[in-house]
Amino acid sequence: MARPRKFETDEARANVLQAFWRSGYESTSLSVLEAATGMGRRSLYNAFGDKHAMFLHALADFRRSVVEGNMRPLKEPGAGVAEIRAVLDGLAAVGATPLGKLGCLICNTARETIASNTEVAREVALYFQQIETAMQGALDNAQQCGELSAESDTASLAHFFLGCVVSMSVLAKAGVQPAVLANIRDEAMKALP
Amino acid sequence: MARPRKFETDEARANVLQAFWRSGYESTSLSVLEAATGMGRRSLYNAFGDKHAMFLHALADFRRSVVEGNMRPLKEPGAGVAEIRAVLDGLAAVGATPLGKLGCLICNTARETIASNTEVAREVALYFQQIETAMQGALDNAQQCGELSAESDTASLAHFFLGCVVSMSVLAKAGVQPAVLANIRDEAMKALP
DNA sequence: GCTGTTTTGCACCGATAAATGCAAAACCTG
DNA sequence: CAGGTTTTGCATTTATCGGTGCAAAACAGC
Repeated sequence: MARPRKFETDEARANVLQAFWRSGYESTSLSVLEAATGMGRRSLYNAFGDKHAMFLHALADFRRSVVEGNMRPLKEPGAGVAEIRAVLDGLAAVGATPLGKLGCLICNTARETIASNTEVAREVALYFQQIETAMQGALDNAQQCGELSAESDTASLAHFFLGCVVSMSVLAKAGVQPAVLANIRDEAMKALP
Repeated sequence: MARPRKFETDEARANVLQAFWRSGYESTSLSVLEAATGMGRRSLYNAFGDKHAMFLHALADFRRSVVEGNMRPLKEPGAGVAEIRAVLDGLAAVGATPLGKLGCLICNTARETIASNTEVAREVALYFQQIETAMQGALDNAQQCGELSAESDTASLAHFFLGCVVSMSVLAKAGVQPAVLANIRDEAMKALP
């Protein structure tokens, strides 16, 4: 009935994500996106709308990937102190990999001019909120199981561990030695008595 | 002997810093710098060289301002746990101000393409190193005074508090509620037994 | 007031950005 | 193989970027 597409939408989205992850919104030109996807400019606009829409897709995909991937232990039934440690462990490990050295797309975006865009800001806020919520779930759980004293302020601790997640990704992107991330993980866990 | 300048160099540097702080390297065009300084483009190039040189000046000015300003308590003789707390206190407070919501120029720069430039990378690394060193100085001091147990790893703790500084600036830029920064400060201090 | 020197203002350059117009290409249905 | 429909490739448009050439402007010394 019509000319067939040369690309897979999911694969294209993944490639768009990688390109934005590598260089951010402003520094990723349409030419770069063409090269990253193997698609022509016209097909990209056809499939996504415009550059802004492509970026929003990338942000959402990245958020889902982190929340459902890296943060997964926190959502397991009975998650507690060990799972928080496991998450920080994973982040310290990934921070030493080539992909981890790109940092966190959302944290990087929060430092870009585009962050003042309403939809982008909503995506950034949603990311932080989902991580915070996941952390607090595990902390509440730990408190109920007696792993954590009843006096602990789990909301405050959730903010703190969100901060740890953020700092590890930012410092990984800045190129610090992997041991620094491990140190942050170890000292952060001392906040849980 | 010659036509007199219309601007003060120090004032111009401060305005250039503010402009880059607000939008980063790539998003700050020469037109923006003209508006921020009130100088003509030609005078900017005359005074600084090129955009890259302007940015390096801004980075160095910002670093000095933070290290000699916000981190000053750490360098006082006899600095210890109270001074670390005072620094985090100051950062939590400044994070609620309009200027603080711009985040940290160096942390913002670390995600830009320009961060791969040798001189920029050196400035970024120097910033983190100076904060880390100041933190470790206070921690070593605290250990000698008995505020901190002899088993504590002050180098590891210095990395941890560097992470706290970073996360507070990034989250401030992301627009979180001021209480989040206060929570990070409070929980982080629990790592010091 | 003239000369010499530096600063300034403005126009301009080549490069590159995001986005679009349009027609050829490539398929399925009949 | 012809008709209809979507995708693709290419050229183009408009805007902005960093940087520069050049001459007028604005002073100090004589």
